This record gives sequence, structure tokens and C-alpha cells, in this order.
Amino acid sequence: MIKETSSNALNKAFLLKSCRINTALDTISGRWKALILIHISEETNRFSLLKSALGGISDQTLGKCLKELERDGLLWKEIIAEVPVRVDYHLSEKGKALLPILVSLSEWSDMK
Amino acid sequence: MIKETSSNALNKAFLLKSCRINTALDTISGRWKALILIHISEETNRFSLLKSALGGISDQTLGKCLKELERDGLLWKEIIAEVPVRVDYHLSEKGKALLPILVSLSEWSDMK
DNA sequence: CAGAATCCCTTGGGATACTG
DNA sequence: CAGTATCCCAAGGGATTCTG
Repeated sequence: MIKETSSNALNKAFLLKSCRINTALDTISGRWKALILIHISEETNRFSLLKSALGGISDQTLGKCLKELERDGLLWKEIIAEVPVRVDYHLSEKGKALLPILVSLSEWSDMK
Repeated sequence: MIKETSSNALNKAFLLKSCRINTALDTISGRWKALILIHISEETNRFSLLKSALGGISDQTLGKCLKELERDGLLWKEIIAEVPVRVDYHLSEKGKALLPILVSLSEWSDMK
């Protein structure tokens, strides 16, 4: 198919694409992030609910994951001024757009 | 410890699905594996070619990645008894099936 | 309740050197 | 050419403790 003797445009396009793939994988890889996104999409969207739903994650790690997912634009925080304070997490459009891809991945992982 | 006041079927399905997603992510995450798969799909399928195409990977890490990808059924080795010995790597059906998902991921990572 | 601070351990991946 | 063997370091993630 594509030859490599000449570093053609297609090859470069693939290199570029692979870069983006790594960016994407960095964003969602790790032991918890995909699970967190799925739970939030299911309305399990508060710190303590997430913690018990995920089963085994530490406060530390959950906090860090949420912060990174927020920084990467996959979710946003809604801070509700009750007493005690309450925080709801919601998926952004980008976060929602990732869900079907996660479903594809889970289906793919069933392949023999 | 499974509890949740109403542990409904949907929740369990999602937990199961998220497990598979983590399996899938474990298989392809890391700094190199997705890139390796893409290069092999482009006929860059020998050890030394991969090494120079990837730019910066160590022998050690390339060897380990290839071994794990083979163990996970994404590729297979064709050993050609020339002198010096030659090895071609090829994607399995499962490996090929992953490519469109990687493309989706790279497109997704372009989202604002 | 929703986190932050600190400490520690495991693991991915690089550097270097060597083999069939 | 196609790897393997050792060694080492940075980063992810857990445990514990503390705060607004």
C-alpha cells in the first residue's frame, strides 16, 4: 500500500494522526477516567457517589482525575451553595462525544 | 461489595462495560502501542523500520510492546529464515478492527 | 461533603551493554 | 538484523491525615 522510500504526504498524515491518538489516549487512559466519565453520564455525578460507585478509588486519585478531566474539557463542575456544599459534575459536549467511542472500544475488546 | 439501594440492570451493564473498556485501554494505552499498530498497518512492519519510524523508542521498549501486542492478539510474527534472520509483523483481524476506532479517537481529540 | 497535603510504592519506559 | 539483560528514573495511584 503506502511505500516508505519517499516520505510522502500520506505517511506524514498518519504520523500526525498518531500524535492525536496519543493525545486522546493520554486524556482518557489510566485506571479510572473512562469509568468516571461513564458514571457521570449515568447521573452518578457527585464526589461521594462516584467514590462508592467506582469501588476502591482513593479521595486523592478521584480528585486528581476529576480535575484533569475538567482541565481537558470533558466535564464541568456545578457548585451548589447548600449546607453542606454540594458539587455536581456534568459531561461537556466533548465528554458526551467520547461515549460512543468508549462503547466501540468495549465491543472491540470482546473480539476473539 | 455490591450494594446501591437499587442495583438496577442498567447500572450493572455499565459496570460490566466499563470493565471491558479498561481492558481495552490497558491493551492499547502507553506511549507507543497505538503508533506501533498504525505503522504496522502501513507496512512498516520490521523491527528496525519501526524503530526509526517511531523516532525515539528504545530497543527494550519496542521489543516489550511488540511482545505484549502479540500476546494480546493484535498482531503476529512472521519469521523469515534468511541470513540475517528477518521478522515481519502483521496485524491480526482484531488488530485491524481497532484501526477505525483509533481514527475516531484522533478525530475526537480535535474537538474543541 | 468535597476535597488538599504528604508520603510511599509500583510500573512504564529510557540507557547501556550483550547475544544468536 | 532482531532482539535480551540490567539498571535506573519519573509518574500514576494508594494510604493517611487535615481543612473549609
